[in-house]
Amino acid sequence: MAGFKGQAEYSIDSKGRIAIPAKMRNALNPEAKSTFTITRGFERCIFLYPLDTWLGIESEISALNTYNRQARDFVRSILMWAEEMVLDAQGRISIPKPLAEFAGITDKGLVIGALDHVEIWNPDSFAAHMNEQADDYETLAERVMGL
Amino acid sequence: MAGFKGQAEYSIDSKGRIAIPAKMRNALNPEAKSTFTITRGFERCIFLYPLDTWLGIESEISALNTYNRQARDFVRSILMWAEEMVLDAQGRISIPKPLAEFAGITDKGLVIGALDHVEIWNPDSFAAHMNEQADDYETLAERVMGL
DNA sequence: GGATTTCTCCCCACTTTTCCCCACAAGTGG
DNA sequence: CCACTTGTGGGGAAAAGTGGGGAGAAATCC
Repeated sequence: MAGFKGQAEYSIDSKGRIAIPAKMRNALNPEAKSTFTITRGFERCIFLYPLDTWLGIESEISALNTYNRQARDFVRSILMWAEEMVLDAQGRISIPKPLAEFAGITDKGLVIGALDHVEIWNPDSFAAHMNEQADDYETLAERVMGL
Repeated sequence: MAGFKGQAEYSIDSKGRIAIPAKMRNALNPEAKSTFTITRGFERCIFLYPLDTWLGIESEISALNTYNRQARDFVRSILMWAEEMVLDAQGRISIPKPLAEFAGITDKGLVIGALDHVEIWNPDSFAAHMNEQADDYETLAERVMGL
């Protein structure tokens, strides 16, 4: 099963909706029933997990030891932002206000595929984030993929 | 199975399409179903992986630990440019706009076979890249291939 | 508690892009 | 020399992205 790939800069309409690229919609497993769980991501962006993938994450989370304070805080941090959203007939989802604020998203959103999930960024934040990254692509590839 | 070889300078039409040389199309494994995954390469060029080869890369990527920030950034850097493209009836693929911009490709493309993948360069960039390379062919060979 | 306002979501309409298809010219091989 | 493949170009139907109206639910305010 091919994962999510690609990028697209789409506009957010006055109702806070953003289109999900057709290529990514088509990569959705039928079991996901056009549903994404939207939550905060790492770095200042939003994560979208297909429903079927999300269920796996939920069971990982529920396996955590809740007698550990750090685990509790982690669970709170993920779940307080999470929301199940179904694509509308035009293939869009509406971004919950708290998440839009968190990611600093107003009128433009950069949608990128990241294999098991989709990310939505404020285009400017994303450019800034990539600039902060000290190593260039070639170095990163060598380090991460090993040699 | 024979790998990709050879070079060809082809034109990009007004719709951003470029032909893949017949020799390389014939080198495609039937399993690839005439499909390439197109993504950014190292240096300023575009990589084309046959679908079957790409799936192997994708599973390597998915094995990375995404709780590590460098790994996350690497996954973003490679996948945001990636796109699955099927050859049209004329044996062409259309180059996604972001990639064309990245590689500085406008009206001409230099297509090079590189064993497990195909590369597309702006012909001028490629010439410049080869000039930057201080060592000549013989020296390079000695260093890379050992003794 | 009821009326008003706000918000959410479903639906329809318009514009742009994508991609499928056909056509032609140049090159290749028998 | 002719048939066939290969590279190049473009028209047109279908899909994708964008915007907004309006019914119903939820929240708010008197």
